[in-house]
Amino acid sequence: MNYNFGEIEKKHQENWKRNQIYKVEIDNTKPKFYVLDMFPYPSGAGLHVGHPLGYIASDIYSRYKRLQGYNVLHPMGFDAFGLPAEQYAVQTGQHPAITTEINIKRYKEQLSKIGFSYDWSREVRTSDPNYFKWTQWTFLKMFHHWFNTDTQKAEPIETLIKEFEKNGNTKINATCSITPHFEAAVWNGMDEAEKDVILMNYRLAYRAKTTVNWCPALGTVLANDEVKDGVSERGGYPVIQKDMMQWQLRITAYAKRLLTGLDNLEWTDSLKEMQRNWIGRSEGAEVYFDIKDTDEKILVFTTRPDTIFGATFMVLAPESKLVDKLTNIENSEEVDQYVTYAKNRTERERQADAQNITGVFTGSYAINPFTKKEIPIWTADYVLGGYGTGAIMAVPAHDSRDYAFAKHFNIEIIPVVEGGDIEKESYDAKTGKMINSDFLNGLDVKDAVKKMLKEVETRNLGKRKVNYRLRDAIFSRQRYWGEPFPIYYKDDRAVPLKEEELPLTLPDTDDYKPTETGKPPLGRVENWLYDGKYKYELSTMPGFAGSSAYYLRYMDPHNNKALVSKEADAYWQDVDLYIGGTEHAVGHLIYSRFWNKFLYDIGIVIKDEPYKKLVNQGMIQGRSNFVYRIKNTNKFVSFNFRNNYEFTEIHVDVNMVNNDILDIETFKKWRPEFADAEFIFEEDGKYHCGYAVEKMSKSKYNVVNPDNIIEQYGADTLRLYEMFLGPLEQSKPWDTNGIEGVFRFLNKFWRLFFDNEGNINLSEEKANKEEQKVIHTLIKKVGEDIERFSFNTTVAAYMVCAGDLSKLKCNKLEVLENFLIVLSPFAPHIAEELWQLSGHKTSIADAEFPKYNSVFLTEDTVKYPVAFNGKTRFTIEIEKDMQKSEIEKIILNDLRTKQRLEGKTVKKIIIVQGRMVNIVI
RNA sequence: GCGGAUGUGGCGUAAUUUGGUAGCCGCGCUAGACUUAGGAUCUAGUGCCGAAAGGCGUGGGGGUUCGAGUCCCUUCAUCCGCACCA
Repeated sequence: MNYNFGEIEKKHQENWKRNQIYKVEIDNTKPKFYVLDMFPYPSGAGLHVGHPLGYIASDIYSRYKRLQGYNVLHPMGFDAFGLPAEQYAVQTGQHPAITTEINIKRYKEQLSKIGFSYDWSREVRTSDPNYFKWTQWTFLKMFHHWFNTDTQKAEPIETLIKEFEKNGNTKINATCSITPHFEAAVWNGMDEAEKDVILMNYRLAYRAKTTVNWCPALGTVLANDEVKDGVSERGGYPVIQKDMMQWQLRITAYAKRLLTGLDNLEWTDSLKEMQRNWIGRSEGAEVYFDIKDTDEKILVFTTRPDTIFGATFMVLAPESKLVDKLTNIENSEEVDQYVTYAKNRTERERQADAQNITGVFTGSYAINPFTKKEIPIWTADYVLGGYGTGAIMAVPAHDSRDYAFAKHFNIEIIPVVEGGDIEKESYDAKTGKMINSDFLNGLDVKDAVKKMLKEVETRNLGKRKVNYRLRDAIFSRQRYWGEPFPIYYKDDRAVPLKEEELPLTLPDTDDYKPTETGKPPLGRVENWLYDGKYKYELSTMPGFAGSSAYYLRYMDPHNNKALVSKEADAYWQDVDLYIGGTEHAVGHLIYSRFWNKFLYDIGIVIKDEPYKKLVNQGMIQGRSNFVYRIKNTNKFVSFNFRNNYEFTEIHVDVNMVNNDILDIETFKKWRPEFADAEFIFEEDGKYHCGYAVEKMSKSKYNVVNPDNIIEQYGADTLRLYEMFLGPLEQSKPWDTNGIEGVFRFLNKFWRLFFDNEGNINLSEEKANKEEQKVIHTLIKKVGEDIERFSFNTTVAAYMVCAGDLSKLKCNKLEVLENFLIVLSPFAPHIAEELWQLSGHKTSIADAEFPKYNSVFLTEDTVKYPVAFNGKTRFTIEIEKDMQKSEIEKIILNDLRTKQRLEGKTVKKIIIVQGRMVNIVI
């Protein structure tokens, strides 16, 4: 019987499905293990060979854990809301729900062929009303909660109202938008609408006017993590800054916890570092600067309070509300022009133009609180409206940006720390002795900072402050294909739906474009009203809404009374292993942690952090092939001769190239213009292509579809080969040529079970010492390698073992059974087939991972490498227990040693027992 | 500029625990066997130089050590992330 992978794989995939082999339930007799993949957005293009890499790795780990006796939760679902489906709908008029359904079907087909151990009964889709009901529900919970900065915890809005009734907002320490102080009497005198406005400043989900990343081409607002290099991450369209009324999530309230929570996670350092940078904690002080001739003050944030004596001017961000107030009549035209100019610049222009120094003097002066000198107030776009207070005290001597600005506009530069040469450049380092700074003179920077902080507070000029770069998350998207907000408007007041009224589903429409007046697509829908009267919120939620708590829903996916039951949450708790791409390092992974912390605060989940261990799989790159057309001809020159000509490099489809040799006939048929192409071949008469490692993409003709690989070699070969390619975390190119190696291995493995006539042929005989050694070496290696996610070396170990066993002509059941079990996480189909052919009635998934016995691994003799001055020259086999002195004798008496030592004296002999020998001459 | 990672045969890579035989495994290549045929299968060889003896060899330079891919210093290259963050 031959290894008929097609038949075997189909059969077992059907069996597993029919017998619900991978369905899991809460089982208190077993320890739980939760393995999660980042669920995919089902795009129209389907899967290419790079997508399943992480899924295969997590599947191996899941199967391994199950063999070890864990109750493994390993679910899959779809991040089904999203922009591409909507853009496709705009073009074709097809409802996104329909195209999404089609794409999901295709994805599931492709995934099912790879033989994953998913419990599909737990599938979730973010676009399913039964799912997004709980997304909306959590949003409402956030709406009804505020963040108590003292307790670092979300609390119900009712506690806040009680406090306002009693004390106003003077005593409470809450994370909120800027709100003036008021006493209880003022609060109690407000009407409902006024109270609403105040409460909005405190809610964790709130609506406010803010400067947003507006992408005109997409017709929507984007979050910071959706903007890369000043253009939209999806599509690469320009993004500008715009003031808009938007729903937001007060994620900044959790900045501290999001930062400290990282410490105990088993994530890579680089990923944690990315999150730390994104949160961007910095310690310093907020200091007020008086302004000459008015009562206004400018509040600045600085990490270098020690340098205040060197502050010779101030800069306001162009967006700052103070700009208007502080601009003199004679400067107003120039300032207005500048502010308009700055506002209309795209993020990209601003970033690209960073060296180009611009700014305008407002005409006003601030008073340096320590030198009492008047210093000019400028506005310039190197100061960002969104960070700190949107205003800075500029210390040109010790900040390179301020320095460049001062030089450009000829502003005074006063050094206050010794060390640099301010004629040439600013001295930014935080070391040195203070000068020109009155009571700070002579102190080290560190001490000066401390002293100044104290001084600022005693003089009542400001206070210590920890500042975060993290912004509140903008939660509105002006799109159709997302979760509707459970909000309607009554006299312009946002009113939340009641929990019982959820889910609020999307109304139908046949036009998915924004309206002519710039309203979101939902604005087109007539009669979409609450209670027949009130308008709903027209924007929808962003992509990260649905993906923030999906891992929780898998624990209890069909529960229609709760996001997750207490019982399910208590059992499954958190994700033990999360595998996904690094592209979600700051987006999804930070929103999801925030979302989870909020649910923790309100008692829905028992774990403060959702993802205990996280592994980022590397990208599978494409391996492109090229042909070289000689300029102005239809003649193609082979790779090694190309430099004799002027040529154009042209991508060719990798599917018509084998080991870099071009299939001429297929190439000629590929495109009409190549039909009568001519070629300059190499000596071997073949056309050799060039190659390059690039991103896998259609336009580069280097996309490889897993379906084709499975068709040709089977899923087990695909799984093994993806792992064999290299370390999981590393990016590496896909090269189909190498796949033959693992395919040969599986065939060789198969033959271990059969005789020459193709009949199953297994021996009941007990294994001998050598056979035991071979299989136990494998058992040990596989366990250790899987634990440390070194799947590439595991595959190598399988190959070595199969080679050894076939040399030993070992067909003993005792040995091969163990091999089957340890191979089954990687190649479940062939393992299941041979498991059953060897007489088992139950699935190999229910087997037990064998334990290795170290007795079989120890040897009686050791092959000692004998080195001369550190260079190994020969090896010699010596009994393991032999004493050093005897080893020395044997080595020195060896002929090869004598040859080497001729005429030389031995200075020293180093013998490490059981390891090696080094002779120094 | 800051932060992180990575540099080993023609290619993908291995060398875990503790510094102890560098190149496991696979692709490719070479030769052979079988075959009507080979883009099938099997066997052997394959880091580089050299006929061999031997020498050299983990991006470069330096150091520690009996011994360094592994530790230290320095330098270069590539990739990723962040980037007027006060």
